[in-house]
Amino acid sequence: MLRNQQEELRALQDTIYVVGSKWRLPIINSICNGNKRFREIERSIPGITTRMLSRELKEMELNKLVKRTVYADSPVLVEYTSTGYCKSLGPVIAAMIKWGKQHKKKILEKRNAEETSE
Amino acid sequence: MLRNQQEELRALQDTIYVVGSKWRLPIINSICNGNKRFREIERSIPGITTRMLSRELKEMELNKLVKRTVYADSPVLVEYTSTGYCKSLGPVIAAMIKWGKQHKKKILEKRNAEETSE
DNA sequence: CAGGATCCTGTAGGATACTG
DNA sequence: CAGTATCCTACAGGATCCTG
Repeated sequence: MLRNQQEELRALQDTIYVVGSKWRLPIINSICNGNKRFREIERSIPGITTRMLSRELKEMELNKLVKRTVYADSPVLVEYTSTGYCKSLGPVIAAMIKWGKQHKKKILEKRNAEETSE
Repeated sequence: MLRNQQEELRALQDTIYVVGSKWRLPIINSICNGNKRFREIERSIPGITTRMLSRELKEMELNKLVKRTVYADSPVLVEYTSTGYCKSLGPVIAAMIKWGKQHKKKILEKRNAEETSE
């Protein structure tokens, strides 16, 4: 019973360890949405810098979260595609998007309530 | 269409903003599991320091993620309980626990495969 | 286009000790 | 028990410029 909770806690922390950076999940989401090129991914995530995107992609490639393919024509073409492993994070992302939307609604309602009461 | 993706990205980032720290989700999970007292929560999350737990709980109280109740007998008794808002993160946590378990299995399989091939 | 190289800063988070 | 107070630092992440 408690055994089980400890196990769940560790599973939770493992996941946090893998996806717990500011940009990791947004990048995965972007690639899962079909963005493939570096600049394309970059533009799809306002605020990210080339440095962070580069770093994240490199680490994600090592961890088999994305596949990097180079088509050595010139100009050089590079494509990042999601692996099955990456796609398996879909439910996590979906849950977070859903919560984020609810959250926003809640914030807006609260703001309205405050305005009308003042 | 793209409009929609931008909206989902923002929802995702909002959620990350709220739960994206090393301890936030483990704490929520602990409280949702019924832990109420400070030391109880602390003990349920190996590695966390009193300082971090204290800071997180304080901020979570401000954000209405937990309710803090003081029973002013002596010795003083304090209880933290989850709000509905807090509980609404259940699906996010569940998805992450599930992924973490799969992830562990994957790591173990990989390790075994490497051992047998060497 | 796809990044690498540098420089810089805040702050998340750790360690330790103390209090009512 | 339920925290607060200090001190400390590694590193995530930003800004900017550069290259093949």
